[in-house]
Amino acid sequence: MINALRGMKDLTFEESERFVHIVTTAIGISKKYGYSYIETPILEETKLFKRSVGESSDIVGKEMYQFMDKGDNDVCMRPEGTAGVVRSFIQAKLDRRQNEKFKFYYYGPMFRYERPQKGRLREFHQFGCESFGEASVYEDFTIIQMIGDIFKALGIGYTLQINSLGCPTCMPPYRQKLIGFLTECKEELCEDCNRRIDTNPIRVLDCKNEKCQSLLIDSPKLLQNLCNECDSDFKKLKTLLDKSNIAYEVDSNLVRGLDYYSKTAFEFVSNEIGSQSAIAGGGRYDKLVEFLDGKATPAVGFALGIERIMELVKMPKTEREGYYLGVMEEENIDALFPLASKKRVAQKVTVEYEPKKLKAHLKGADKVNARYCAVIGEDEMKNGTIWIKDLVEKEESIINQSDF
RNA sequence: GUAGGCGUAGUUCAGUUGGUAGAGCACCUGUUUGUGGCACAGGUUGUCGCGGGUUCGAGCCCCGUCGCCUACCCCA
Repeated sequence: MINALRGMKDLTFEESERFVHIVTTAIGISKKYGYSYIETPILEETKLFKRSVGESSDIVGKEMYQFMDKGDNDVCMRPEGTAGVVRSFIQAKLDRRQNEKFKFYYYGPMFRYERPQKGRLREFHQFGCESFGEASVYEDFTIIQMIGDIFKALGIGYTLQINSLGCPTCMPPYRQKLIGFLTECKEELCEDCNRRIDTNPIRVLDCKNEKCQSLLIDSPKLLQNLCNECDSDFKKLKTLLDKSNIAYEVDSNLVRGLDYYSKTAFEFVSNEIGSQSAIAGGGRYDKLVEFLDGKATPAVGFALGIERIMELVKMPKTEREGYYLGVMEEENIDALFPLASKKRVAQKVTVEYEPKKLKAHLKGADKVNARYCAVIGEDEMKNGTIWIKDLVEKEESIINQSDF
């Protein structure tokens, strides 16, 4: 027997229905916010992710499905969605159309070569949005509001955490300050953090080691070192969230795993799904378009993890629907097909090809969750009629086949 | 990559100091020759993950291996 690869899952029955429900709900709401669909390839040049996500990140460092194709190109299965969308945005020269705004939504599979666990797969699915050309913090707010709308429509509870990561004006000086602080208490920090001081010092902030966290209490805080613009944008964001009654927590240690974020960073978290608790994450990435050789274009975006959300979504239980058609004598089967196609114009129809006793047909109708069981037996065939039973109301009738 | 837990019927699981494997659910048949869900009666279902070792004898003990799950790391 051949099984699916490690960390890759098949979805069927009510699971696949929940999956589709989440996607269609998210699509419906993002369309109301002015987003249109973008489809980009799953396979991209490896360079794209190295430059956008960042070589220091674990995603690029050790989690990529990377290989050489038959034409000797260094390619990679996308580990996240933003890089491809930005690449496409630049390739279509939309970056030259300054003053225009572009809003795209996407969904599809992402791949990371990690050890699977609860809420973490090697192939997983994200729904995401990217908004280009809007530098205003109002857009950051609007995107957060939109995610709130999506979760509300899905009936999901969450905690919203926000932070500001600063910009090229205020981040580098802060980074130096932090490195200085960390170097002083280097001896007491954990092994990982010592490595991080060189590779990605900001990541030390969200180290889970308790000793590191206790040392960090006295560390310089980015929120106290923001430049005027970043500081006023962050204050504005908080005011906007307050005014629209969106609850949030400021988490000064919230660091996004991808290098391209600046200013607003946010994460939606659930405490009901195990240790991988982020159900959506995003933020502003004003420098990424430029960094991938486009004309400077401000942008904000987010992605939500569909599999993680699936555990939180409850579907209404499916009601009986449509018709089940069967015959009791072998020679009458052909009579069912014209009736079936007529009904299928508006209804779900299941046709049983084996002749069966009435009892077996009723059971069959139960099994496919049909509302009506319609059977042609000896008498019905003779009279040109069909026997129908409403399985919910338990009422039965015999009508002419021409009236079916 | 590291650590822990688990692999027995389609499924969920039980299996005593080592003595040739069991239950619920599901499925099929019947009670009812044209009336479903409910009830009752009967029935089908196994490479005990795989390979080796110990033993008269292994689902059980030992070694190896593969797979799944959870956690670390990291992230959606």
